[in-house]
Amino acid sequence: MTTPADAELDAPVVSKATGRPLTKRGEATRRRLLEAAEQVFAEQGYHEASIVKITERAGIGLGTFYLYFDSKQAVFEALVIDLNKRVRHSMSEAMIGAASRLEAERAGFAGFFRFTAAHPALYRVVREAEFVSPETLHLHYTRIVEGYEEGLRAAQQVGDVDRRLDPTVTAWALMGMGELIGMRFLLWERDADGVPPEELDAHVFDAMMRFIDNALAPRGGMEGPTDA
Amino acid sequence: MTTPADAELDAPVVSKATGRPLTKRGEATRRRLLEAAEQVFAEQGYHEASIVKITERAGIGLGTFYLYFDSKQAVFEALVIDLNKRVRHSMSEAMIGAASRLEAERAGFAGFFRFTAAHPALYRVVREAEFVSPETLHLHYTRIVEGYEEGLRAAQQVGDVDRRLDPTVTAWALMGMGELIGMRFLLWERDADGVPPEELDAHVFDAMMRFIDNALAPRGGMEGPTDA
Amino acid sequence: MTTPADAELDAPVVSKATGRPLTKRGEATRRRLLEAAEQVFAEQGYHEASIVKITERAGIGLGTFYLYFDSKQAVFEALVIDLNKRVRHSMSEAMIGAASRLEAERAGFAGFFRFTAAHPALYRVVREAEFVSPETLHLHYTRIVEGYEEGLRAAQQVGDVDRRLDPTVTAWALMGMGELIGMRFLLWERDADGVPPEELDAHVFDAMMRFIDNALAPRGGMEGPTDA
Amino acid sequence: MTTPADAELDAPVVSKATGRPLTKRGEATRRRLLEAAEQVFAEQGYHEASIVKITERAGIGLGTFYLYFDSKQAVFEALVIDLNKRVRHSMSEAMIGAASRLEAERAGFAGFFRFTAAHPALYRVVREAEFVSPETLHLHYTRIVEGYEEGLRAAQQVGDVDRRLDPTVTAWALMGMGELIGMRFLLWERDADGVPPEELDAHVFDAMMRFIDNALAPRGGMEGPTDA
DNA sequence: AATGAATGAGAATTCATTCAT
DNA sequence: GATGAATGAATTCTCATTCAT
Repeated sequence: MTTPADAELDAPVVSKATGRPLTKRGEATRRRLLEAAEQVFAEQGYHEASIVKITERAGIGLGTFYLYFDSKQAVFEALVIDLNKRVRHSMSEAMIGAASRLEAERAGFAGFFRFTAAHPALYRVVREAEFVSPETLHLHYTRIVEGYEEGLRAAQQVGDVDRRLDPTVTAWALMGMGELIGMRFLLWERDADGVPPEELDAHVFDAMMRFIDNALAPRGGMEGPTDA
Repeated sequence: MTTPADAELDAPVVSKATGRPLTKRGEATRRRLLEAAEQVFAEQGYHEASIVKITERAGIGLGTFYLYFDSKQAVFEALVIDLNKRVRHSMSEAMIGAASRLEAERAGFAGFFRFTAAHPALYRVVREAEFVSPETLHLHYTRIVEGYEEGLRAAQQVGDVDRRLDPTVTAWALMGMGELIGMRFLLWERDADGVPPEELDAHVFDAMMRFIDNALAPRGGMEGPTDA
Repeated sequence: MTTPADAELDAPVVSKATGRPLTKRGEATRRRLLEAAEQVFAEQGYHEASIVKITERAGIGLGTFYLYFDSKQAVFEALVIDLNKRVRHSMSEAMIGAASRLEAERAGFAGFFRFTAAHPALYRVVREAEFVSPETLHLHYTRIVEGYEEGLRAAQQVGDVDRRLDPTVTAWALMGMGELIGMRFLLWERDADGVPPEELDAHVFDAMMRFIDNALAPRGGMEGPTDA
Repeated sequence: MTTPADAELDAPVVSKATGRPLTKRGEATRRRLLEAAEQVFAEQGYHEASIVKITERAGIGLGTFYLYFDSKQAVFEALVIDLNKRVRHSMSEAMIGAASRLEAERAGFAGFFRFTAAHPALYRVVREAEFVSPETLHLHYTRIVEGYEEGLRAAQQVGDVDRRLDPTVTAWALMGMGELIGMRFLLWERDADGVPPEELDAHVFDAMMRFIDNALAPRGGMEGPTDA
């Protein structure tokens, strides 16, 4: 799972008012706003959130917000982009040093769930993008899927993954599984005291992995030469 | 896939103003409102939609709305419940007369996608429930999953499905797959002229089915006694 | 001075929400808003005025405003149109029964000044239209000028007004005179106690009329057959 | 038409920060700001204009603005004063070497229109002063009128202008005419392609001049002793 | 002298909901 | 049962002005 070039993403953020670079102080303010937005969106959702709530949380004047973002939707999008980077980072971190490609997929998934478990509300933010900024969600999913696909294709090459599977469709399928399992067993799960779990229940994780193993593993004998 | 008892769901709707039953005329008005809500929510999403838009579309006075629903959120929930029934109906219809349990799963999925393809925007409405009325979405998913689980369990009994799989986790995984595949290849897909597809691309459907078959099919010999 | 057909102007005002006619209650509310707007715009000017100030003055809920007008600019325009009707009415009233055309012009002017004197602040509203809604001001002036022109032309026919004058240019010139004289000697004038005059100072009016008489009166002998 | 003493106007501008004179560099900055303000106010009007737009246009830091002007209104006033000087200059230039006083009036008017035609938007700025800074507009008009009055009085002395006319009222009347003719035939006029005229249409100018000639010219015989 | 980040009062506008008819 | 006029809390966004650097 390789992350695509994020060249343009990492371009230095520029000031809306003046020409460009954004001073050190500006940089800090922007980050505080983004962090406040992260919390507020996560806690209250996009529509319940408001610019005032965000700036108050950031301990910053209301007007200042508009020095760094064009609109509520704009911060939201910036936030999703930011989360996307972090999720993918969490995933690739987890995959480092995996023995086999299959092993790597497994680790990648674990990374994904680890992130979701650590920031359950955040992950809700990402899904809300479907209704706030579909293009941004598209981007988010696409970037993750690209990494998956590549990994799957490589694993198929070396015979670690059933060659008859379509890497793209499979990647989306895996993604969907991860999302719903995460929603059901992380976001919705509460123990007797109403406390949410800190990580995905081991049994659930194993069960899911068995499912995935089944799905991806090369089917005995009949393949290899079979499919193009 | 059996639908659970919808007893309370099918109780006769009662008038908010007077005592109970809701006259024939009232029944009609309510239905028109629900249909209008369906269209408006589908086209504009929950937050863009407004009560006036709904009553206008229904050709009904604004105030009348509150004779049938307590709030905007209330119609939304009623709508989701309604859709839930229809999706499940579409699925069980499709499964009637399936030769094997595996065959039935396949058919059920096809039914699900058929519905999503036929009402892509509607299906978006369902997902939006996550942010408007989480409990309702919970209900929606749970009901569908229950059907799945039951089917999976039965198939495991007769050896049609790998006995080592956890039926609940598997059901949620399948559901997630269906959702994301639907989103990606039905909602987002456009041909050269920007026209959305009328049904899921056959290749994609087959690819997904191969994935599912792999995942569910009993693994040669080693199971049976193994698990449980 | 004939007023042009105001047919479309007097069409019944329609409700923005529902189809059309505007109920009796609605009609009353709209009128109260327009009157409040008149006062507020007159006292504070367009930019100092605010919708809240207007609705408060009207003793009406803020939201109600938007049931009758699309925006602040919209009331302003409606108000100018309204004032236009009233000024022209004041002018034509004054002209009724004038002996000669020249006499009529004189009376028309008197009517104009009478209105301006009675509503000095209002007349400021009209001029502010130049910066708020130029097209509306255009309309306002054009309608008044049309009346003038017609009168001048008729007076030229019967030899009451110098035939060499261009009626259009003359009408605009007269209008400009009236405006600035009104501004200087009605709006700006204050007595020792800072009280504005209730009507145009007689001397000023006479002086202006002598100027106008000079300008319009047929020049001895050399004309008549000369022109046209 | 003599310009009144502009003594206080031409006093050296002083720095707000330090003691007084304003360095050469400061002088330049101030001038750039004033020029930028001229453009921005002319293009967008007072309320649409903003300090940032002005400083950007001037290529100067936002904060710097307040080193030279106390407020938005202050620049506006400074600008109107500046324009006043230029208009009067344009007028007196035009009048140099006029044969008779009547001839001079004509030339003065031509100068006024020449200026308005050359800077139509600017002239709109002057009129907007009525709503932004009435006293400044008062000053502007008064200064121009003073010049007129003086000229008229002198012309009356030598019998070039009807002695029965009140010079003050006449001066305001002429001013009003000029304004509205300018607005109508310079600011509003567009040719087929929407291009505004570069100067007042000759026919319109002549028509207006005939009107003025009529108004000012001594009435045969009956005057002189008549009035006063 | 110059700068631009920060501020917050204030403005327009929307819309779910109520209630008198 | 049906209606639609009225409401005001709440939201987003603008911009003149200040002040630390």
